[in-house]
This record gives sequence, C-alpha cells and structure tokens, in this order.
Amino acid sequence: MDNKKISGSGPQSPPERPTLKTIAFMTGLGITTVSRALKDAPDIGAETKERVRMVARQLGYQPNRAGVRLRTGKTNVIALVLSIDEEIMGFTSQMVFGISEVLAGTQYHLVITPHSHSKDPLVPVRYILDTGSADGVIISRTEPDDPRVRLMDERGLPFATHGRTDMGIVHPFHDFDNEAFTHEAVRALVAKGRRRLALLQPSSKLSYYAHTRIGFQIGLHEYGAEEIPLRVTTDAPLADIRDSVEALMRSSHPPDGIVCSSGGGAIAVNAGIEAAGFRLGRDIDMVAKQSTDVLNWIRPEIITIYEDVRHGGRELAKAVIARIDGIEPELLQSISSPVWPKS
Amino acid sequence: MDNKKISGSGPQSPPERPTLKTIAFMTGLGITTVSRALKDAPDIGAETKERVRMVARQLGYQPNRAGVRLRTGKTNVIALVLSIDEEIMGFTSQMVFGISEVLAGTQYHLVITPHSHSKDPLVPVRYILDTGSADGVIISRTEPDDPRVRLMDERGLPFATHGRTDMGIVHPFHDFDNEAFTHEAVRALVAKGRRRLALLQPSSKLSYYAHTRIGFQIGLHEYGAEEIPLRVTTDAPLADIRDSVEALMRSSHPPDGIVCSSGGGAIAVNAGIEAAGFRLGRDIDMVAKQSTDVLNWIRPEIITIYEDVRHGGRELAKAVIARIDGIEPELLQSISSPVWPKS
DNA sequence: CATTCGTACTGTATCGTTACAGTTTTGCTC
DNA sequence: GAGCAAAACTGTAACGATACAGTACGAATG
Repeated sequence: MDNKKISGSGPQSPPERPTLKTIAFMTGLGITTVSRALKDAPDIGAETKERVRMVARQLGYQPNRAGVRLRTGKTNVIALVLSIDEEIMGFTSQMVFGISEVLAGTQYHLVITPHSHSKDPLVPVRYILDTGSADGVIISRTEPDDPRVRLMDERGLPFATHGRTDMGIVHPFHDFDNEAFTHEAVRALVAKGRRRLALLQPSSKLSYYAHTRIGFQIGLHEYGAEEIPLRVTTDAPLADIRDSVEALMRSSHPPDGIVCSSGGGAIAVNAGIEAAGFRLGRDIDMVAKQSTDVLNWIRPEIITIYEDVRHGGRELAKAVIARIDGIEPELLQSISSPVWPKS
Repeated sequence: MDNKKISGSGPQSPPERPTLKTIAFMTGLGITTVSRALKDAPDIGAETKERVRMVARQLGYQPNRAGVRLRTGKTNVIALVLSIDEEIMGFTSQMVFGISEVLAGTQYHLVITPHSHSKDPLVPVRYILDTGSADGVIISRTEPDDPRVRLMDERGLPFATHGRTDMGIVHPFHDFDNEAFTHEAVRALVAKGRRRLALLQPSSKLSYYAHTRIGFQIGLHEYGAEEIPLRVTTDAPLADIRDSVEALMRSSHPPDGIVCSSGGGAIAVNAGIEAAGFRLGRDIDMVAKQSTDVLNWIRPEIITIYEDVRHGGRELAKAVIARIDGIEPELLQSISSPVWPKS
C-alpha cells in the first residue's frame, strides 16, 4: 500500500529489498552484467561472477518474481487443479504435502486452482492457458480420454496427471498400480477361502476404473472365484454405499469377500456389512486400499493396502518440473506398487 | 518458453492475449485512459467508460498480474501457511476447500506456503515479508503469544489466524469455541452418569489448550465430576495415545468418560479402551470433536461434535481480504459454536 | 601497422501496468 | 474577448528483469 521508501531514489538506503540495481551499485558493474553473472552466462569473467555472487548472497538478493514474469513469461508457479467437492480421508492433504515437499527445494510456488467437478473440468485449465498463470499443471481424476490432457498437450503447456490416459498422447503421469492391487486383493481373499467376491469400484469415467476391473477379473479367473456385482461406486455418498452393501449382504447370494478401492468407501462398506448382521473376519473378509492408516485403527480385520499419495505428489511435482525443463515425457512416467502392511 | 508471437508488434494480430494496448487501439483511446476507465476513475467520461468496458469484456481482457504486481506491489495472492507434518483426518483439505471457495469469487490466488513445525515457524512468514509475495496470510496452530502474529502486525502485513491469541494485539481470527465444546461435553457425559472424566487435550503451546481446559474444568465443577489426568496430547503419535489410554484404563482408578479434542485422537483413544477390554457405551462414554463424520461411521457410540473447518476456511479468507481492504480488525473476528449432531 | 577476433562488459528497449504531470477543448465569468 | 476553470483525455516514466545490439580493449593475424 504505502511505500515506506526513504525518498532518495538511489540504492543507498539499505533497508529496502535489494534488486539488480543494488548489486550493480555495490559492485560498480552494470545491471546487465550483474544479471548475466547470476545466470552464469559464458561472457562474464570468473572473478566477476564470484564477486557478484558474494554480494548477492550477502544482501540476500532474490529476483523479483513480477519482474521476471513480466519480461520472460516465466511464472515459477505450479498449479494444482483440485476438486473441492467432499472428500473424506484427506487424500488431498497428502497430495499437497508431497508436492510442497518437492517445490520447497525450488523456485516454484504452489497455487491451488479449485473447481467443482460438477462444472466443466476444462474451465480451470483454460483459465491457466488464457492468463498464462502457471508454468506447469498437475491434475487428478484423470479419464481415459481426457479433454484437459488434450488441450494442454495441444497448447504445449507442461503438465502431469495423477492417473494414466489412453488417447495416444504421451505425457508425464504418476499412477498407483490398481490392477496389481485388485489382482492381489483377490488372491488374498481366495487364500482365506473366499470365493464370492464383490468390488467397490471407482466411477467408470475415471482411468483407473479399467485397471481396477482388469486386475479383479484376471484374479477371479486365475484363482477361481466369482463376482457378486455391487452397483455403487466409490464416488457415491457413504450412506448409499452402506445401503447397497447392506442390501447385497441380505440378498440370497451374498459375497463372502469384498475389495474396496477407497478408504472412505471401506468404512461405509463395513457399516453395511455390520448392519446386515455379518462380521468382518468371520463371515466375510475385506481388502481395502487406503492412503492413511485409519482403517487399521478402526477395524484391524480389514486387510489394507497402502497407496502412498504423498509419494505420488512428490513424483508428480518432479515430473512437471522435469517436463518444464524439457525432459521427454516418456521418461516422466511412474507407477507405484501396492504396499502390503509389514506384518 | 518460445513466444509464438506473429512477429508484427502492433495489436493487429488477434490470437494474442489482449492488453490495455489492444483495447486502446480498438477504441482509439490512449492506454492511460483505458486503464483509468476500467478503474472507474472520476476523470473519464461516462460514455467512454461504457465503450471501454464493452470492448474489454468482448476481448475477454484480464489485467496482466505481473504488470500490476510490478507496478503497484499488489500481488493478489493469499498465502496459506501450512504445516506439512502428518495429519490424519483431512483437516487441511477442508480448510483449503473453504478458502478456495471464497477466493474463487475474487482476483486472489491461493498459494500454499509449507513448513515443517519442527523448524522455526517464522521462516515462512519472513519469506513472505522479505519477498512481498502475498497481500495477506492465513496461519493456523496459533499460540497465545505467537511470534508470527507479532511480526506480521509489526510489519503491517494483513493476516488472519485460525485460533485466537492473547498478546494485546487486535487481529482478525476465526476460532472454534473449544471452551463451549469441552463444557458441553462434560455435561453430556455427566448426563450419562459418568463422573470420572479424562481429557485428551491439545499441546499446551497452542491457544486452544487454555479454552479446552477452562471449559472442561468449569464443567467438572458445575456438574460435579472429577478429572482423571491423561498425559498425552492430540499431537502425539496415535500409537502413544492408544498406549496411554490403555494404561489408564487398566489403572486402579480408570475414567468412565473421556473428552477428545481431535477426531484422529478419538480413534486411538477408542483403540486403547478396547485394548484394555472395555467397551464404549457400556463401560465408558466418549465425546469427540471431529471435522468430518468418520467417527459416526466407525463407532456410532462416540458422541461427536462437529467443527466445520470448511466454514472456518471461508471465514478466514473473507477476514484477510477485508483486512487488506482496510476494514478494522475488531470487526473481523468470529467464533463458531460446536454443532451437535441432528439426532 | 592495420585488421580481425575474442573477451568482458554496458546501454537501450521492452514486457503491462499505473502515478503523475501535462494538454486540449469547452464553457463560463467579468 | 481575455482569462480561468473544469472536464476529458494523453504522454512519459517507472516498477525489476532480460534480450539484443552494441562498445572497449588487448591479443593474434597477415
């Protein structure tokens, strides 16, 4: 608001934030020289660079972001596009923490770009493109044919997705191996003697729906089990999940094992099971994926597999930055494996 | 990176992002006039303003943030200072969602400024002050005598805190009424015939420790109950909480009621109770504060009180913005009451 | 010795915006 | 009709950084 600058415009008043001008004045060099020295340009003498760097460090110089951004277009911002709709288990926090951890060691700031997933998902992406407000973007809830991916790819905006796509575009991503998860989950249930398995799966719009299904079905086939279909998805309100599961349990042909693709869902599934008068570990077993360890605390009978979302955040952050730096996208793809509990 | 500008520097190539220059060219006015017209300055003719606004809307003009920031120092950024240490129940997500909701209707962007709460808490605040990277700041984990508050107040940086302070500085805040919470919790437990009450309280460094204690003690006195001291705090690892509670339950004088200041803690407390062979609702009752409704799902016997953190985020965002706009801090303080479940 | 070259450094213009100090036009006063 | 004020508009400089096109100067070249 009110500039407390001590009138005199020269760089002689120390409490002000140092700029290139300040350093130029102190070293007796030109502003350009200072700028290039700090960038380690080849046409600056070694000794000069040293001197400039010393003074810069001494003054605690930090380039003015607005200046850089205006001149070069580089924002030093990574945008995380977030759905702000209800979410129970703190998935988002973990993602944010992971990204923050990586960005903390860089010049990048993390900007949260919210959107409601009832609205057009392209809105935030278009905003970023139109205003040039970020150097890179991280998105989640990726779909097999994702319009956001198409748009960003087309416009050359670096990005990384949480989840894969299947549209012939090679781009950075990080994903959890949901196929391995459901596959192993089936194996674990069959090992416990369960044969009639239900699956609480993600919305069929999302990319990992297919992986989830494939692993499940291969598992069924391989280990000789049958599917008891469950109609709700992980996106449904918890009350709906509970009700569906309760109904299924009360049906004539209830499952004796259930695989659950989300931690929040698992809680509702458990409630449904208990509401129908069944007990985990006795009448039925459950394998659930979770991103925190709450489930183990509330029903140790639930077999849990851990998805390290914080690690996912770190990978995604590293991937966008690498992409911004021009690394080829095929080198920036990673899939993390399900982690079984230690015991 | 590579500017795809179509060489010719005039404003005649439409696909480029429009600037004041573009509008000036299209209206035949000067850049200054356009700038002032869009700001509704008094020295611009009404008809001109109208014309400029029309063209601006038509072009989808959005002021270049870097330009504004460089010239005026206004960043249009609100920084949320976040502890990225473990957190179980998605408290952070809710806060972020609430803030985002409010900022979405403004020019402000939300930047996450992480820090580890083992490090000096002043680091992120100093960074923001030194680099002028935000117009306003939101902090949490407020302490009664909080050095961050002192620093920001001293330097005139607008901010709002989640939690009150007690240091003679009047500043915007939003808080949950923890005193009412513990007070009512005690009443609820006594109403169930419980008299020997334990309290899982926050770290004594935090502001709401005192409120929590006061409400609890007034409650004890008013309703005639005694405290069974519990040594751990909500900040302790869940395993420690469980062990402490288990030990307490096995002691010669175990509590028959417990008040729990955090949802994550409640899960561990419950585990401790059960590990000692007791059962909620039969041998002991628990009242817990939570910011999601997980607890109701996992142990309906837990009496829960809801803290609407998302609403807290909204309040904080509105408060910082109002403070930036010069509203007096005493008008920007709010406390939200405990919400009992509907039933 | 004049020319060329390479090294090390510098000045100017520019990104988009706004503060400030004008300028022009019109209308009014005396 | 000279003088003045208000209304409406405009040009220039500046914020801090960098791209680009220089300049100065000593050393190598022919």
